[in-house]
Amino acid sequence: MSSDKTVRVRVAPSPTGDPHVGTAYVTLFNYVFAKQNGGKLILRVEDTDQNRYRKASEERILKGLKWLGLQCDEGPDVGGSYGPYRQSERLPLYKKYAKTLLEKEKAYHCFCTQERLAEARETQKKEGGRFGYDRHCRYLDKSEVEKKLQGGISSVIRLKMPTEGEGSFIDELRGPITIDYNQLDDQILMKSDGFPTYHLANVVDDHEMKITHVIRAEEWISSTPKHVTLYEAFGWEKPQFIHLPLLRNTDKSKISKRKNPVSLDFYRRKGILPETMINFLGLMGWSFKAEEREKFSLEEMVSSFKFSDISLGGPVFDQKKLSWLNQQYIQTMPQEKFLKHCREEMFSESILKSIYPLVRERLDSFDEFFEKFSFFFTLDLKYENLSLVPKEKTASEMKTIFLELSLLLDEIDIWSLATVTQVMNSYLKDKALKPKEFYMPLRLILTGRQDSPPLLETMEALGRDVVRYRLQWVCDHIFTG
RNA sequence: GUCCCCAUCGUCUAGCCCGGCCCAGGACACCGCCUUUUCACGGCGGCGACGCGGGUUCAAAUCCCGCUGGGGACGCCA
Repeated sequence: MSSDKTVRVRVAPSPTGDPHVGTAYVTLFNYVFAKQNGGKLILRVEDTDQNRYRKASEERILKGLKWLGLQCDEGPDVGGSYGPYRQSERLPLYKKYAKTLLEKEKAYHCFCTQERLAEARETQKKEGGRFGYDRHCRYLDKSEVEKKLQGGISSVIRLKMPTEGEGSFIDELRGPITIDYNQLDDQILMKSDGFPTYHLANVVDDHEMKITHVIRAEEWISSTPKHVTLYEAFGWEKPQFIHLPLLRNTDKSKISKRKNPVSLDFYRRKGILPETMINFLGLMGWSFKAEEREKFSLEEMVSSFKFSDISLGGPVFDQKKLSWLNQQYIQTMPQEKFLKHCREEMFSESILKSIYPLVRERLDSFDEFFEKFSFFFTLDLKYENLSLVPKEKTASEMKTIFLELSLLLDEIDIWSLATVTQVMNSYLKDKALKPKEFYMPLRLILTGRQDSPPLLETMEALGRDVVRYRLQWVCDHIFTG
């Protein structure tokens, strides 16, 4: 790859939930490539979806990447000369460029309602063939468009894609990729709420931030021709495109929280060391060929990394191998580091403080501490002698209940006693569940015992990841059949 | 459904670009043995893959084509 200009790469997470292992994975490869080339890694927050936006998410993502040692050179927390680094703070820029496209007649206003589009999609689905916008508004005449705009009819701005021929680009790992334009529809660039879509914001920002290499996940391949069309519409130089394979669940589907823990917070709580996680992610699709070993550091990866050494099959994220690798790191941990980890991660101030009010009233002496409260520290509980299914319910009913609950808890933005309580109460009311057949099983699931501190406070202290993990585990292993 | 991407042990992968050194190497998991007062670690061994079919070639895991399989995309999500 030519190096006539400074390498600038970026990672662009969307603050909609957990700090995701997939984000860490893509960040790792961006980081390694940047470091190796004396380039810069930019972190850009893609918060253009008002519905999915979660306030607490950005901070958790930043914290997660920092935990892994993937420090960015520019970003919302560290600043930089190409800011702001949150797309929600760059709205005027997107408006300006959308206007440019309108003026160049590369884009147009579309007044179609979401209902009409949904109907059209439905029809297309029945008839088979491709799904896509029928370009109804593309051929509206100017006076009509003007009239509708004056009338304040809600509209979006769409990109005029070529209607025939094919679009292609070079993927640095796969070679040329060509897609027929009849497969691509006129992408929405500006939504009716005035926010840009990914496609516009992404291209504008990559250009403005002088990004040289777009290193992102494979799921973006099919929309890359749209991005290329945008670059060309603006007359901008295109970056190089590199699409990384997608991390997979055991069943080979794209990794997802329903089938696999994906939160960095979860793995941290589980006691996976950051260097283990980095090493493990580095093993996904890449291998350390300099020497024949699987254990290597971030620095070692930086020094011998080559994109051409990436294999393109989608790697399954295997918990067992992760654990084994972690063991390798623990075995060789210097005493100092070991103690530090116990102090700061296992018995951290924050965990101890959160359980203090719950345990202090229930302790005759400190030697009972682990016997009574181990569930605050262990991840996997034993349910052998507990009956989790009350008499009046079946296992599959319980499964439905707790899966639904898990989903609701997942929606909580800021995890606190108040928010958890609110979700729990409204769910109980919604489903008209008797507290007896709901709270006791939940208590058993979350603590592994019948005597525990108050449930809601316990949930708050356990944290979202642990609660969700236990619910999921029980649904998968006990509420079966 | 349409398009795109991918294809070596159950899993992560080496080998593939530049065909022969590969009846395919390593690691996880699993099984057995050894070590050991226990458990773990460790050591040794076992199980286990080039998806299928056609070409090209003296020779194919490696190159070409087709099929099959898996995945992704097709949103006023990213």
